[in-house]
Amino acid sequence: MSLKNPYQNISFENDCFLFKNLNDNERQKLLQISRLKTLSKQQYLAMQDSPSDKLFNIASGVAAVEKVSSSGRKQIMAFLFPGDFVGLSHFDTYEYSIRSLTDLTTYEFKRNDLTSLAETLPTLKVNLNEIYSLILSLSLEQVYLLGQLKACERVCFLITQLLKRIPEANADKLDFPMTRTDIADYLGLTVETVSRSFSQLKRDGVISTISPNSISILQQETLEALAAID
Amino acid sequence: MSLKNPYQNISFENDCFLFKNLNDNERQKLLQISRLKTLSKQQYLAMQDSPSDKLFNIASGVAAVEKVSSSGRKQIMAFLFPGDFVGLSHFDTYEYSIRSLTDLTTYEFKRNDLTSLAETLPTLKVNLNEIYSLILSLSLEQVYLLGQLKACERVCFLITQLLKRIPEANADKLDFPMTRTDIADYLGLTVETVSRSFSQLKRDGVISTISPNSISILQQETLEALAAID
DNA sequence: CGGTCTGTTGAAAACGATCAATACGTGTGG
DNA sequence: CCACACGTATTGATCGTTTTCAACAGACCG
Repeated sequence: MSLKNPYQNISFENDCFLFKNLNDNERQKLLQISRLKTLSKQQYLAMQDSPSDKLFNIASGVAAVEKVSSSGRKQIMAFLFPGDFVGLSHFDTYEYSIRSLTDLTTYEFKRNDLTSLAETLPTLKVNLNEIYSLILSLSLEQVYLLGQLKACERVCFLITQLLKRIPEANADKLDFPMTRTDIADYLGLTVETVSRSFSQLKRDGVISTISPNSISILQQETLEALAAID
Repeated sequence: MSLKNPYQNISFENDCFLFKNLNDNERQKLLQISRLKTLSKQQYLAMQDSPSDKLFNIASGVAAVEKVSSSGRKQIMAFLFPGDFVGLSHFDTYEYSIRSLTDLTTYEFKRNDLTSLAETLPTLKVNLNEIYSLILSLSLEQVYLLGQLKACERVCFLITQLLKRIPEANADKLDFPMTRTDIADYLGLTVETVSRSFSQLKRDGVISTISPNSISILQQETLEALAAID
């Protein structure tokens, strides 16, 4: 009963919010109403405006929560990493699409199943509330990021975020699971500005590039100072 | 048991999320653990980093949820209007300050009182969850606003928001309860840019000004097209 | 080998920020 | 009642950043 997560070296259910503090019996029940789903990259788990009957808990890989407006502008609201939970909402259609950026495995729950089970498992209910609180807190960080930080600072913020959230990332080697376009759509910038920010950070000796999608962090303190949001 | 809200013409408890679908008995219980608090303008209901032991439900007036970073930059995360609930969080200190922009009355709850009561009143629990969902949804709108809209569009978005949320506002007369600085801190702009956006909207005949803090909306469709976020 | 996708770089333009000056409204005291 | 000061809003000129448009480079794939 301890599925090894291919994306990290720890047993998944022990390390993610949804399963937190559940005993073996409770975990069993939760797993029973879930379905392990596998997707290749660039596929949609959920589509904006379609019925929001399912919720997902990322097991491995990275996904993006995104919104495309009628004017064609796209904003990525969040990146999702292993352990992240998504789909909580009281609306009957998804407000945002969820797209896999890498190959992805995820636990899928039917909304009704999960809410019913939460009624009988108080700890699960607590977990769901904490997840809500956490998501809100992250989205308010995003508000500050977009309202106050300059282009280069935003890129630094993303790098520190990835460093924390991608299991096998470290200062010596950080692989970006998303394209420059995705980064731009997340940070409210253009691809060119993102690219220029990377170049500037390289020029300043804060990072160095192994390949376009893989960097080393040379001055972590500088990076974190630039990314500071409090 | 129907307090008249000085800021609007409806009985408050009938029209706000926290009290929704509660019967008279349940309302009584909720009111019993609440304290009606009155503040003059520019006072703090809650301070960033202080213990987050209280929650508030705005009865009348307008407030701002704001964050000041160590670098001195200020971001207003949200404006709060009558009926709005604030303070939900699983952190033990407030992540943001709450400041009254006008004279304000608010129901104050001790966190423990409210969570205990919610255990015995399922409807209240549902309401709290819906409030969470709503706040998250608004904060994601804010992410899109800051990530994708131009200065003038942001101002239009704020105007349509105020039109919806301020009870006595209408297209003929909309009074701004906040200063240009507050607007700028909310929209991630400077005072000057906000002011120029207003001037431009005036020049284009979309709005006209009664006084600096009071406008008429002449072309609501144009305004809403500019503010469109979906 | 050529095509496509992704990322980088350059030059020009647009946008918003900054700095500085001016107007306006309100309240106070002469 | 007027003069003045203070806080707030507007406007202008200039500067800096980001966007836009365009060219090019590298990786991957048929």
